[in-house]
Amino acid sequence: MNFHNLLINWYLQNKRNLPWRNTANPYHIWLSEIMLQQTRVAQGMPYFLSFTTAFPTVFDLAKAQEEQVLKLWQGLGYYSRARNLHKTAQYIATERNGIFPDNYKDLLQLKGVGEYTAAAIASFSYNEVVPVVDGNVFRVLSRYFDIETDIAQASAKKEFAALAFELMPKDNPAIFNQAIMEFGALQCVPKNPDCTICIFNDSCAALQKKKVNQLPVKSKKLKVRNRYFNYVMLSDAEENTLIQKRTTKGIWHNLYEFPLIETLQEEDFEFVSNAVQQELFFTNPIISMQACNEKSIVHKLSHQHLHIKFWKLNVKGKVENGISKEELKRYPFPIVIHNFIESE
DNA sequence: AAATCGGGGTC
DNA sequence: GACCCAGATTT
Repeated sequence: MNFHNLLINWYLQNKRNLPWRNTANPYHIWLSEIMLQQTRVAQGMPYFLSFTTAFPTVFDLAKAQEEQVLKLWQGLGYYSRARNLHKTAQYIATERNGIFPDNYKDLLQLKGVGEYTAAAIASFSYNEVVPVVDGNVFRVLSRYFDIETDIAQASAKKEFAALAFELMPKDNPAIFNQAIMEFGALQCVPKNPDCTICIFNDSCAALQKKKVNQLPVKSKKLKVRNRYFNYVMLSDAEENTLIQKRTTKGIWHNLYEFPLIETLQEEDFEFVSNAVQQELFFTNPIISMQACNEKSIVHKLSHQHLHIKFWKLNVKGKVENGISKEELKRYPFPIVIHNFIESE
């Protein structure tokens, strides 16, 4: 049997039952694909369900406030996806009468939709013959054909797309795209795949050459930067506190946080206490300050390690523009701050 | 081409 | 600790 027939037969016997696989609705397909970018199926699943419940159609999503969208996205990461999702929903709803583009080229114009996502929607919703190239596809094809191309290079995507296109059955691109990704996710996994039970174990080039664990080749190694955050949680007699929206470029754009003192290294009570008075300009007189966590919480992002301390600042009077503990729960926060609030 | 953007799972 | 996940966008 040829490659695609073997692969598709395997898929039909091993596929997971995922909610976005029981539909060709481009709204649902689009939503799932944005959520699954660099995100595991298990992590994205509850978010897909809550979004489709909260926003049954693209019009419902378009009507929502960005803050509500970010709140539902809270914890999923890469928040530009949520902001782009919302903008694109508004564009589809108002400029296109709710109708999604129906081909790869036009889908590619949407904010947040790149080559992978355009191919996924075009094939799953409209049966366009266009291959998806994601991390799974790189891995499966680089191993099966023993391709040592560095997948971090921009040109690699074209090379693998051309190969995948040749392998696709032109009368059913959707199932092939689903199958190759599922095969990568379940069988041809990154580390120590069980090749003894693989349907391709008599034809996989990497297996024959004992190179399975060396492929795919990926060069980039990212540098991690350390940052030191001191979050100051104001609290008046009624336990009202103050939060602000992050409008700076960089991480967590448009999410909320407590007033922040960022330092070049981990600082002690004395330093932070002085910085609070000199930098934050709170109008209420300070009664006391204490550290909420003795040791910094190390929150690891892909390219930053955040060393976070929370400081509680009790003040006299009533905090202007303060919000209650109940109101706090309605705002979108980075998950590390959300977890802190929940633990208080 | 390289850096940036999250959070969590796995070995 | 290193690497990866149904990648896209900015620099």
